[in-house]
Amino acid sequence: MTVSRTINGQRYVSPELRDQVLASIRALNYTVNKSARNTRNGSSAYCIGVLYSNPSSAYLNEIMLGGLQESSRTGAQLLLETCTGLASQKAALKKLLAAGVDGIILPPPLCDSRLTIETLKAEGIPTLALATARPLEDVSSVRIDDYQGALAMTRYLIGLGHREIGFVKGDPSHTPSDLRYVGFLAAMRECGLDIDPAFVVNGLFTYRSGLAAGEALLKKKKRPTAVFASNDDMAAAVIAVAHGLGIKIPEELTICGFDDTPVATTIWPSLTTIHQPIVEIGRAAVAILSEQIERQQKGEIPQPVHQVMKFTLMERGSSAPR
Amino acid sequence: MTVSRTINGQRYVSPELRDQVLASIRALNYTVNKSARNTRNGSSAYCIGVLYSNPSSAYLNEIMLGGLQESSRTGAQLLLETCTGLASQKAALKKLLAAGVDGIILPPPLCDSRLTIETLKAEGIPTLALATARPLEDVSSVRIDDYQGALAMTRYLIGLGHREIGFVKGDPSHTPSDLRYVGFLAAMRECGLDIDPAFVVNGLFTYRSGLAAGEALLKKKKRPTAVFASNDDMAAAVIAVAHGLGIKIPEELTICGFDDTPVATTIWPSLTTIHQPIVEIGRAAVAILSEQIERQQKGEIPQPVHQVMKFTLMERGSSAPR
DNA sequence: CTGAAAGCGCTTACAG
DNA sequence: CTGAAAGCGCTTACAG
Repeated sequence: MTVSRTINGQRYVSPELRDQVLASIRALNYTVNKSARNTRNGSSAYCIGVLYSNPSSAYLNEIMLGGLQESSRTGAQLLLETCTGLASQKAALKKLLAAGVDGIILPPPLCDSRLTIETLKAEGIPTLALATARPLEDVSSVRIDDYQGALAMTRYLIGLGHREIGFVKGDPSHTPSDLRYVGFLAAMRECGLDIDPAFVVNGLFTYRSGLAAGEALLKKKKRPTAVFASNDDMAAAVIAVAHGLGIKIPEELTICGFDDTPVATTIWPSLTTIHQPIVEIGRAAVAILSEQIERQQKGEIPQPVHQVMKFTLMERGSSAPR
Repeated sequence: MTVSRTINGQRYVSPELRDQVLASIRALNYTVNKSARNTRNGSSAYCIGVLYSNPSSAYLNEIMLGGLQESSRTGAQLLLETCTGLASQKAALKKLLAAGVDGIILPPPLCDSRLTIETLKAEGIPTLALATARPLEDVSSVRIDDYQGALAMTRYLIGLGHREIGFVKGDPSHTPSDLRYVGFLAAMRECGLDIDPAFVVNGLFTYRSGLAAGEALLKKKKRPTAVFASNDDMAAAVIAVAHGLGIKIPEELTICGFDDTPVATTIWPSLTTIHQPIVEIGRAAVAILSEQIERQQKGEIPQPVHQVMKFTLMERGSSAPR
């Protein structure tokens, strides 16, 4: 009793007793048993699974950072499971369910996996899709507005005086790719600018695909004065190609990306890009799921939550007036 | 009772009763209260803090990945705290202690912070230093042998026929920098090769410092046929400089790094480098600390553990015979 | 200011 | 095969 009061810093413990307790705590190497404390406080420890299929992505790492910040606040356990193909996806899901996760976060591209989502729905497990461009009505999501992001970036480039703007598309199987392209088109159209079909090239979100795209855009006689790549890895590759061709950045060519992953500030010049608050997105994901799990444990039926986070245009060294 | 047996899959529950229980579980959305279970099972939930000062590093992210894998196995909570200067370092430490962490992991460069380690020792909190090149006798550590790594890489380059080998040093305030340099020197000496002082340049482990180093090495009339940079970020920068100068890699110049961070496989050509099993290092760190915490909670005095992990030389596209 | 008693949700002998 | 009882380490009224 008195020990409890001492530890929790409550009033009504005489200084003498308090010191005695503190001394004993030291002597015995005593630490509070947090499980027991939680039991009494009625907060059941729960576990949130993260099922991902893109292990090398800096994106996931930042998500985990934010998720951890939040989960250590609420006391949730985070459980990571990785998968590659469809078969391993099923296996990974089964493993998470067997481990008794109470909720699941799906980072891209699994956020758009019909199969996974249906399985989870059947199990009655609260699910949250991350960075999907096509949020489902009944599955919670946290994302930014990719369309608005691309719109803002393109307007910025036009504002700098650029007219011939190249665009590198993203992986067509990822839902945001499309939105980013459409945002680009919309901004060009609203300013009455033509789009040279040769200035729009395909990419797959990888550095490698960015190299090919960069060469397709820059090795021609007529080349754009600015290139907007759908993500940072591809933008970094375009910069590398430009370096190789002796094109000065940003003096002779403006290049910008999307996402603001670590590579954006690693390379030189640093990349003008759309900053996604990825750490905050991870934090929000865990926070939303935590609440839903608590709801569900009380017997309520949690309502899906859709949160759209704010992006920021980061103006850095890779862009300049035409 | 019967519910408990059903959930834990023990024998001696009649099929009828079992189905009834399962049905009720579904109907009521029942989930086991893990805190209560832990209480009964005697396993106190504990919490491991990670105090870091290098937020953008891919290194930390991989450490966390491994740490999470292990902690979700043992049920430990991971708590992240970041700091920048000395003042915020003290504040962050205080915050972790106030949160009641039972053990602390110190990634580089904090792994060599005398102040932090002394504070933790005074508090009697098990501590583990990550990737320090100067492990203290009485503080647990997990690391690779940087000296052997640099030795292996340099021998590999010499084996390829290179004789004029450039070296980019790392941040002198990080303890592994020195060891990597010494390993390089040792391999050169054992093969009877001279080291041109102009071929050894300073760096700070940053991409930016790698650019300067690359220019210092490659813009001269007489340049090395291979460059060994003390980490991947700097090696990537040297590759960028080479691209800019129109030097073909690996045909005209071999470049290699150290660490095998994500950038090594992002860039093109991909980087020959020393692979640190960072995820496994994170896992080992949490495992070791977990055991020490359990020991301590039983009243025993945990002995420090020092684990040296194996590195691997990853041969990729950036290196070739002279 | 202090401490005996009850109860959090679970599991593990124990007795039927 | 089933269930009543005790106890894990904590905290919160409750009575002194």
